[in-house]
This record gives sequence, C-alpha cells and structure tokens, in this order.
Amino acid sequence: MLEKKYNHLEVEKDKYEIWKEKEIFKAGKKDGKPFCIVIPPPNVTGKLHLGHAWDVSLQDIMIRYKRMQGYDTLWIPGMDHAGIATQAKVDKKLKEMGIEPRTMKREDWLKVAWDWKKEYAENIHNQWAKLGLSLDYSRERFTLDEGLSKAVRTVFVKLYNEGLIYRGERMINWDSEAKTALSNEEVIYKDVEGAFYHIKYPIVDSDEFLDVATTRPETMFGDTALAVNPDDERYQKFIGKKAILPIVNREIPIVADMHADPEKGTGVVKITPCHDPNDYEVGLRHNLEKIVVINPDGTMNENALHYQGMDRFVAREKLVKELEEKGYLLKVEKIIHSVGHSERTDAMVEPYLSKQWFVKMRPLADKVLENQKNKETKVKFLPARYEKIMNHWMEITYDWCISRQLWWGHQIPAWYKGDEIYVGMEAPKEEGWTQDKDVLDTWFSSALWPFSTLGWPNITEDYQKYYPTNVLVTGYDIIPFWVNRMTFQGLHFTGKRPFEYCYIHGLIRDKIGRKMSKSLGNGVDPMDVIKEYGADALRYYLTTQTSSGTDLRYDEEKVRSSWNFINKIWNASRFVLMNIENIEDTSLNNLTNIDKWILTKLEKTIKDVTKYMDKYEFQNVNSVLYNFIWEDFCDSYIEMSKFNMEQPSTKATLYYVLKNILKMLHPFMPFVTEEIYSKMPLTEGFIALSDYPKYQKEYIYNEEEKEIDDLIEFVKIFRNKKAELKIGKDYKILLNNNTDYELIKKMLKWNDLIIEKEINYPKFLIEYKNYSVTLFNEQETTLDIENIKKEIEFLEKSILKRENLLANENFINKAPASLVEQEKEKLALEKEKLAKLK
RNA sequence: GGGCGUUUAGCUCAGUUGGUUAGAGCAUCUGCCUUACAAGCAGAGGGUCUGCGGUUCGAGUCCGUAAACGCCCACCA
Repeated sequence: MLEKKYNHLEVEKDKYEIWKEKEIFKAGKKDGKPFCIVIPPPNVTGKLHLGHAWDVSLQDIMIRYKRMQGYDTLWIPGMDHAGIATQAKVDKKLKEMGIEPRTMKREDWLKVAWDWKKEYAENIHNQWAKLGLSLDYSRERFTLDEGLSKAVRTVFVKLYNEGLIYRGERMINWDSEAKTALSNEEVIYKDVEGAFYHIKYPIVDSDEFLDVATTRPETMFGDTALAVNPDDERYQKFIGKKAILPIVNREIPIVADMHADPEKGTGVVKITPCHDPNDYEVGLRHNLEKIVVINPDGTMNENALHYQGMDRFVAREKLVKELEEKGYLLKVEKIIHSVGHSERTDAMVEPYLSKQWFVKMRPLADKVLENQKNKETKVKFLPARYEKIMNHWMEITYDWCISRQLWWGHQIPAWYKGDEIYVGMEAPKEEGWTQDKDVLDTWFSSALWPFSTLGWPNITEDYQKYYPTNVLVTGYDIIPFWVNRMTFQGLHFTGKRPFEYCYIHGLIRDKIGRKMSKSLGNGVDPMDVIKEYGADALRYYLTTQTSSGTDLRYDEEKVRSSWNFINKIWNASRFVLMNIENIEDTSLNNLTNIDKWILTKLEKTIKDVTKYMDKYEFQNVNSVLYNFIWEDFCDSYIEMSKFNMEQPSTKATLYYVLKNILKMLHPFMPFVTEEIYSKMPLTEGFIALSDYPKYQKEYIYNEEEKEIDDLIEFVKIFRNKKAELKIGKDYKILLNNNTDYELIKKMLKWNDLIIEKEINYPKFLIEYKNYSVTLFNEQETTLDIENIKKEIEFLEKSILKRENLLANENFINKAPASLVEQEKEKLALEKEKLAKLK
C-alpha cells in the first residue's frame, strides 16, 4: 500500500543504486534495433546547472522510451577535460595555495589536475544519479583517456598526411590571461567604451601631416606603414611618400590599399601587421616589415622603447599623455565599439601573429554541405531551422587554429629536430627529437566524441552496432563549437553522419528572461530543486514546458505544479491500489460502458502519445497525457468507478489503465512510476524494462465513448446551470423521458429529489442530447427570465451564423463532407432547443 | 550589413499538414472538509491570437508588409 502522502524524498531514495546494481541501463538488455545517444560530455570544472539537467532529462526520456519499446538502447556517459576552463581553475586553486603554477614541472602540475578531475567527476556522477539518468556506466569515457587519446592522435596524423592539418605563422586570437591561442569561436565580442585617438603623423620632408585615427595607439610601435584608399582624392599626393612614426621617429611608407575605407575615421589607417588581422593582409600585399610589440602576457616588449614591460592598457594611457605633451595628439573621440574577449577568461583578446597548428577547413566543410543536400544521409535538425546555422558556418568557415599553449589536453603528436618535423602516433625512436609542447583545442577531441566513445579507430562491436548514433541533444549555443565539428569529422573519418537527428533546445533563463550567470547570481542549482520538489517534478517541468529550440524561463511555480501533478498521480494510484489489493483476474471481460469509455480514451491517448514521442514533441505528449490522467481518469472514471466497485470489470479496468499510465509517464518521471509499479499486484521486475503501451484497436468502442461523453457533458451542464441560476438545496427533479438516469442520479446525488409529476413551482428545463429534465425550485417564486432570454439570444445568433454558412455553396462544395454534416446536425439541435425555450 | 526567432488570457507558455465556441498551469471570483488527493473537488470570469493588407468557403496557423523585443553571423583603423 502506498503511503498517505507523496513524499519525493522517500520515493527517490536508494532507487538509483538498485538500478545501477542490477545493471538495467546496460546496453544489450533488449534485442531490438540499436538506439544510441552519446551524452554531451560536461566539463570537469564544476557543478551541473539547470541547463545540463534539461539537456540530460531530454535524453533520458528518449532512451527510456526506446528501451521500453524494445530497442537495444545505449546511452554513453562521459566528461570533457575542458582545456582552458579546467587549467584556469586548477591554476587558481594553486595560486590560492601560494604556488605559482607555471613554475611547477609539467608532470607535477598534471597530477594536481588529475586529482581535480577525479573530484569533479565524482560530483557529476552524484548529480546524474540524483536526476535518475539511465546511463550505461560500463562504457563511460573521458576525453583524455587512453582510447580517446588514440583517436585524437589518429585523426591528427591522418589529417596531417592528407594535407588538412598544417603548421604556420598566422594571425590568431591571443588570450593573454590564459596565454594561449584561441579559435574564432572562443572569442566573444562585447561593446566597451573606447576612443578614437587622432594622431599626427608628419610627412617626411614636408610641413604637412596625416591625421590617423586609432583605437589602439599602443600598437603604433609596430606600425610599418600608413594606408589610404587608392581612390581617395584627398590623399592622392601622399601615396608613395613616407611618414614619420611619432615618438619612434621611424620612417614608414604611405601605401594605397583597398582596405582603407574613406568613410571610416579620417580615411588614413595605420598598418600594424603583427597586431591586426586586416593589417596583416595589407602587410602581405605590400611586403611590409613585421614588428611584434606585445608580449604573450599582454605587456609591451622591447620594441615599445621606454614602455617595455608595461601592461598594454597602462602603456596606452601613458603613451597618449606623451603624444599630447609632444603635440602629436589631435583629438580624442569617445566611442562605443565592440572588442573581442576570451570566452573562458574574459580577457581582451589580442590579434597576434604567431606560429600555430591549423585545420584546413574548406575541403572538410564542403563535404558537410554536400551531404546536407542528401535527404537520406543528412543530419536532420529539430527544429529544422537550425540546419541553416550549420550550413552557413560551413560556407564561411576559415581555418581552425587547434594548438593551445596549455598543459591540460592532448599533447600535439609532432616532434621537432632542428628544422625537421615528424608527425606520428608515437615518438620517433631516434635520439634528439622533442615533442611539441602545445596541446590541442578541447573541441578537437569532442569533435570525435560520437565515434571515439564507441571504440574508434578500432572497429569494435559497439562501433559497428551503434554508429551512427540516433540523436544528439544540445543547446543552440553549442552548434558552432561542437555540432558542426562532429559533423565534418564524422563524415570525413567514418563516412557517415555522426547522428541522424540533432535535437536542439534553448537556454535556461531566469524568471525575467535574463541568462542565468554567476555574476548576476541568478543561477539555480538543480540539486536544490530536487531536494524541494524531487527529480521527477524537475524533469517533468523541464521537458514539457517548451517546444524544441526555444528558451525556457525558470519558474518555480511551475515546478510546484509538476509536483502537484505527481501528487495527483500518487493519490489516484493509492485509490486504485486500495481497491485492487487482492485482485487475481486482471482480464478485461464483461466490460461496462464506462469501462469501454475509459479504455477507448486510453487507447487514443496511447496513440497520440506514441506519435508525439516519436517526433520528440514532449510538450504535446504532456498536454495529451495530462488531460487524460487528470480529467478522464481521475475526475471522471475514478469517480464513476466508486459506484461500480463490486463489478470485477471495474477493478480490472482500473488496474489496466493505471499500469498503462505509469508506463507512459515513466520516461518523464522514473522514480515515482517505479515506486508505484513495484507496489502494484501482479507486476514483476522494473518498469524501466517493461513493454511500452501499444495502441490496440480492440479496445476502441466509439459508441460507448460517445454515450459516456454525452452523459458527462449533461452532468456538467446541469451543474453549471444550477450554479448559474443559483438554485439552492431545495429543488425537485422531473425526468422528462425514459433515458437511463441511474448513473447520473448517483453522480449528482439526486436521491430523494426525483418527483413523478410536475409541480407548481418555478421551473427550468435542462437538456442535452438524450437527456432532459425539469428542475423545480421550491424557494424561488419567479423564473429567472433574464437567463432564459440570454440563452435564446445566444441560440438565435448561433443559428443565424450556421444557416449562413450552410447557405454558402462554396462551403458545401469545398469543405469536407463530415464537417458539413456536423454543421447540419448542430443547426438542427440548436433549432430544437430554441423551440423548447420559447 | 546578412540571417533567424518571438509577439496568443493578469503572468509563464502550448497550439507541427488551415476546419466546432483558441487551450493549460499559476493568479482571480463563487460554492464545497463528497474517506485517493483542500497541494483537492464542482463551477465561473478573463483573448478583435502585435498592427495593416492579401490568398481561401474558412486564417492564431499560409503569403506580403510594418513595429517592438531578443538572438546568431560578419565588420568595426
């Protein structure tokens, strides 16, 4: 028997441990077709937030559903080493302990990092357990483990040999905080306050000068030219002449280049090839000298003369002062402009010329674009519009900078000896080779996740069985970083898309629509929500409130209402269990019309739920299921069953319907459904491994469904009228026909109210379909004429509308016949009713 | 500059091939302690579906257009 109150803490306690112990989440439990999802590996840097809870809840629902349907399901857990993020956190921890991380030996530092990983992995495991995720832990992976490292090296070596990975000096984004290169995706542009500094560049052998506007005066030490537009009439006469770089007093050429935009600034641009991507291109075109002036840590180097060693922002301030004092500063215009920041450290990103490793993207991206044209083999996005995001990225893609100047990650499998480079799976045998110190971008290994986790490059049984995976679930913000890269690596290395469907969800926001973030302090810890409302309520809330691709505003009220729904299910189950305690025969024989009615509703619900589950439209699953459970089952069937409990068919029906409800709910709320299912008589094993309900035509009884629908409708109209007419307890009922009113009498508690003959009190006619009663009010002395008038008015309006519709030939000819019939029926009904009222 | 999304009840949101009187939760109002559930039951009120124009017998849904809010990409000396 169930406890009197639903207690999520009690219900969710210990269950996960048992599930894990009995290995019910292990792949191979069912012998149907394979169905596989790889978890987006969370970073080992911290706690899971609500967004994670949302993401994994969606996946667990998909997996549990397919498992119950007989698929051989595999959900692979794992975590990401998260290069920059983890290294930053480990460094911070060391610094707090008074240790300067970069003075440590690399091996010693890595030991600290692995301890960190261990600790955080455990946190994440605990949180997954609390959420009830049906992950197959026997296949858990970590991006830095041996197998995945082998996959990473294999990919690197192969791409290198194919000419798709190269090493070269290029303009990259430099994070001076983490002291590493970044890819373009890792740069976030933010609007900040800055200024246009107008600087005077004197012309050699002349009294004239050029007014050059720059937002970054401190880079002027690296200026190796000024550029003007070749068509800019203002500056024609300066082309080919030389200007003097203030303070430095170096002569630099004035060149004509299309990069200079006459509309922007003064039309004259200073060219700093080492610290600006566009200037770098200009430098190449005009064969300009390259002078680096900023150190990797963001301080100025020896080329900045007396500013050497100063932070670049301090240097800017002082330099502007010096320029002003010496008369070189023409004016300062305050502006708001957008400046790149490091996604992880938030440091202002420096465009920086440096030697890095790159993936040549064009050929790889073209493969994706080609594949997306094929309906059979493309990655199908849900919702479909996100495919455009991927395709656009593939169209405009640029080479991917993959080397990172970090310690935490896959060390690049390249070795140097003098000018020689060796790239291979293992270090060369001969003496004298040293390995590249850099590691690879974290996303380089995550890009292989769908196949590396299945054993690739070894062609394992798992790989053959479960690849390509079926669905990938992630937020739209991760498409450029991860989805796109998995797609091109998957296509290139396995010849197949890594997943058939890509289900995209939105971002979690706070109640007023702001992103949840640490700085705003508006984050919500899913573990706190679970403590208060239970994982089932949280999961149900997260997965049923939005359609795919849209953001979700976190609203605790709604979690509470999910809890209420579970409580309702709990109590309904309690009622059922109280009444079927000793049930032996659960077969559905000698059914009453009411039984047939609920069974029909159930089967239709199963049909719809299955349809929506297959399309991953969980919000639609919810509306169908919620409605069926709360209204049809609880409010109607259970209430009516109270009058028929002595009938064996009633108990069997209660049992049957409840069992099916639990199964349909199970993917959403695994804990409470397991609890109730296990307490039901004649059930065995885990509900997670039971069979998902299948739509059965044999339980569709259209006649009976309609009959009881009408009855319920009449009851509703009666109650409504009674309340509307404010009729109190003293009334009598006259039945106007021979329809069967037995059930209605019980539902409306008519008992002694029924009279045989009409009496002389004010009276009201209440009718619906086959039901017609007259209600006598003993207290009132007059009829409520106003109400009757209102009803007549409403009917007349409605009749007119329908008559017009039916008079329209276009409607009769073009609308489906059933709709026309329906309209005719309704018209007839309304006319009949009107006649009686008059 | 290019692209995308959102706009539906007081609030948060569903509404996926165009078809009864547009739904839910929460909030509001009325009446109920009816032994599964007062975290509940029985009812009620509340919407020119952002504006304008079009297609259609019929539009929240399709097309065009405008606005507000938001997001992504590119650029930003």
